[in-house]
Amino acid sequence: MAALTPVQEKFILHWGEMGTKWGVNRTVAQIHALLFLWPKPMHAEEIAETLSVARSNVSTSIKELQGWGIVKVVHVMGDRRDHFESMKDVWELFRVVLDERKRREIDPTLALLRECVAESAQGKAEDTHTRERLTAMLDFFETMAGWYDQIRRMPTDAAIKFVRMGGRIQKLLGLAS
Amino acid sequence: MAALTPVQEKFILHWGEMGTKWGVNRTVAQIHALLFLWPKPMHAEEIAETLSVARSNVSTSIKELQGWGIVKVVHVMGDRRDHFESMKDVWELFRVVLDERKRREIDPTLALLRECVAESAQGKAEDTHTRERLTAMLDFFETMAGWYDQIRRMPTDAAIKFVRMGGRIQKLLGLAS
DNA sequence: CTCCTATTTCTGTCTATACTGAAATTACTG
DNA sequence: CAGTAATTTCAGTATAGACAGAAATAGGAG
Repeated sequence: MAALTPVQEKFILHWGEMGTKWGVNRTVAQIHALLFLWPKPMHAEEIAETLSVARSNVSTSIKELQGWGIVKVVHVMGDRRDHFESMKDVWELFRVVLDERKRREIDPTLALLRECVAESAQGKAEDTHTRERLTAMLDFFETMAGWYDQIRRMPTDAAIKFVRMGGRIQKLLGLAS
Repeated sequence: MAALTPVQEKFILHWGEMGTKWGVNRTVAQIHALLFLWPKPMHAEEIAETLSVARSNVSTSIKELQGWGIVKVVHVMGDRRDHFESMKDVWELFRVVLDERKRREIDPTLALLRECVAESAQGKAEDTHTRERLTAMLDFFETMAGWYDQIRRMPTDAAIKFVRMGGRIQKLLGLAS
């Protein structure tokens, strides 16, 4: 039941590998790839069979994907089982993932860097070098975070236009070196 | 020998955790953090002692960091041992890492998506839905890769100005929704 | 050429995480 | 309010990756 075409399998396996390289569990990434490709919502049993993983593993992974906000439960009339579907819009998908990674990883790093710089400043003149380094790092993260927040606020279509325009903006603004 | 200040330790430990969340070995990330903070090049023995890891582990991790292109060997007069130092400029650092991740992960994904879309097209009208999804994904990756390549070509200071300008560009270009 | 130091490679061990299957829970249906 | 289907939790197992220590290699210096 629900056998994969060679192309589907190829993509799902690759997506799983990509996941591991970016700190995402392989099965989680595979399930996401499957739901992304699949034309209609799937229930847990179906996912488990299609990917040959344990039913319980699917349960855990789905929760993870829901935690990231990229998979939602839907219900099918006359079927008591939960069905799951992935967010369809690729741009929206990556935006959600980036938001979440910023919230979970970048924001705490910013907080820590601020603490470190502050504590380092109290330590008198000792360790000026460390303070300089941490300040440079903090400055980088603050700039990038601020930039992302601004892009983030754009409606999707504006963001897409913005990206498609790419480096041409450079010339427009006379930023060339 | 070479004891860490509390601030240094805090940053190094955090950087290690960050590494794991982004698919980088904890020790590799810690060594990088150490070299980033340290005012002068360190030899392997010194690194091993400071972080309390095995000498061999340092050797492997340093090779990894060299593979990423963010750590270089330098030599100190009258000392036969290799000394290592991290790239200093934070902007340059992230640029190098992004370049490498693009080369290792994004470009192969692009290639695979192109293959999948092509193969899927041969399969006649069957599986139109999968083809649509893969095409949307490919389009996203191509757009982002193209965008990155353009930013990538800017000299660092232009890129920084560009990022610092951030969303204001939106208004300048009248992209507001 | 030999000794010595530095570095890398290799193999086995350990640990964190992923995963499974069973049991427990939840929530529907007749 | 049983009885059943679906889902989650849990506890044990398996596995991949990280790591240490030993052995091998490389590469001077005398």
